[in-house]
Amino acid sequence: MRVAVIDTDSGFVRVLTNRMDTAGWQYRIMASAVPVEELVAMKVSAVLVDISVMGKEGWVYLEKVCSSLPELGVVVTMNGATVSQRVRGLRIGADDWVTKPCHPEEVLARIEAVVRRRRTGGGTQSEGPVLAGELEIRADQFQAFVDGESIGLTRREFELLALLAGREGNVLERETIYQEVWGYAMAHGDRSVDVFVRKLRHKLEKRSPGLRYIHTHFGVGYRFAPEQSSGLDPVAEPGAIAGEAESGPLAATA
Amino acid sequence: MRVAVIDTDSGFVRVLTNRMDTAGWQYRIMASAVPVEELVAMKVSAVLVDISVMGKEGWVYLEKVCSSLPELGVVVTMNGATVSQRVRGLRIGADDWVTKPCHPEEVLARIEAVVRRRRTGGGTQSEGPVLAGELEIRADQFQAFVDGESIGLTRREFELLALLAGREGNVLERETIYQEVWGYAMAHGDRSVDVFVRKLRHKLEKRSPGLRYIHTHFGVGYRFAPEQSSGLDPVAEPGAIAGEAESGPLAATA
DNA sequence: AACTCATGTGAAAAGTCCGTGAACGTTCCG
DNA sequence: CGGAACGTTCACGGACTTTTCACATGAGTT
Repeated sequence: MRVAVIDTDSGFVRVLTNRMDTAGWQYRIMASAVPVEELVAMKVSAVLVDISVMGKEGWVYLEKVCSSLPELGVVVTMNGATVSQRVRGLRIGADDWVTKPCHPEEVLARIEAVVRRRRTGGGTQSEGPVLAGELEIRADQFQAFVDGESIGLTRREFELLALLAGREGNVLERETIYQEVWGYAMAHGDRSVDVFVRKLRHKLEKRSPGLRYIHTHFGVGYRFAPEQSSGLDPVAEPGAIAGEAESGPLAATA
Repeated sequence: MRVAVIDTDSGFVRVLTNRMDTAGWQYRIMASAVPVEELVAMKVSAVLVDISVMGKEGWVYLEKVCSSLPELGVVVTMNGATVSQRVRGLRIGADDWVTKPCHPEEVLARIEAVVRRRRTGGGTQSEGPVLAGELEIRADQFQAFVDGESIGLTRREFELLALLAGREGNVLERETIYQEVWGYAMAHGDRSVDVFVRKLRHKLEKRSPGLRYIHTHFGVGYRFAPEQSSGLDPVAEPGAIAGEAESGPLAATA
């Protein structure tokens, strides 16, 4: 469990860190607002923030964090918050709100609850290698194989492939992909997803020619599905990119 | 939003239902523990339970619900709960705990937060495909299918079709359509909607001849409704506002 | 019937999106 | 310090989509 704490109340922080040490958590204490990117870099699964340390900016900051890191657990604390303040915070996107003074044990339990819920939802990761076309995707190795040989994916390439393959047949929008793989909201105009798709296609094609795995949906995003790359017709296939008349909707079981 | 409430405190329940009515939620009130299967049958996304109505059995029930329905949001209430009780509840698997007395608005906000969190994670189970005539409209693919084959819509074509089909049977004015699909007000004299309707009709007719989906209402706008394209007029318009534009067999393309 | 205006139609112009190669910055290692 | 591996950003050209326009057709009106 990794947590970021933004608070200036030294007494509270001392008691809290005590508890967290006992529980074996990793944490980092900060006295003021932290840029979103830094939260990402810390790889925390939750942030505990006393919104009063930032004054009025607190609400803006809260909103920004919640919208750009929807996967992050956000627990707000505040001295003597009113009902309407609490409601506002929760509506903005906070996952929980604890009014000070409060017992540190309860704070830990609430953070746990928030993170647990997150994990339950996203935990669609079944075990065992995923097979698709000639590919074998092994989550335990962060690598994909063809004929038992690694195709040399980097970490991000692998995560992108794993995401796409895990939603085989579905069209994923760039924003969604970025959110899932990079962990935070995509900046407008960012082309990283396109670039990585290209790298992936290149490596896939090199080791597994004859199959096309990643298909572009113009104006929307990408879809993973192993298909014969019509060897006869490298150019044709009318309306291929946008419309691809192909095997119908797969039952989206998810 | 669908919620199950298990509570015997009539005063609290009255105020709460008031609020939920205002918010347009669907709910069901119960005075005692409900079997897990019944919660499933109700298709609720969250349950608000006063654990004290069941006495000591409450903890057992709470644990059972949390472990067998991990996707369900669970918010516990209780009169004057101690810290250790709250911690226990949260550790068992409850998503949130509100100690009475409390403000109903905050309860709603907390339920919202719990459900929102759940949805963000695993919410792939959204709406199924929309069916109309021979068409299957899939929002997850940004595409429509006939006989399981994509009909090759572009993004805007798809959004126009989705809007019209979602309001099946209703006549939509051009301004309304433009506002919904394009996202901003239509400039005077803009013919984009007409052009896209034409493109849609063309693609629909190509893949699903025998049915007419989009009908013109002269001087008003368009209406979506799958109808036999034979000479028959199954829906005799009461001639009042506008007549059907009975465009005969489309000008031959071949 | 003749006129007027709304809508259908086809294609060209304008705009947007995406594939691609390469430069740049960062981190990690020797 | 230098180099390698990786991720990010940029610019360009082509592919595809959307808008615009001119004209044809058909509906409602006088």
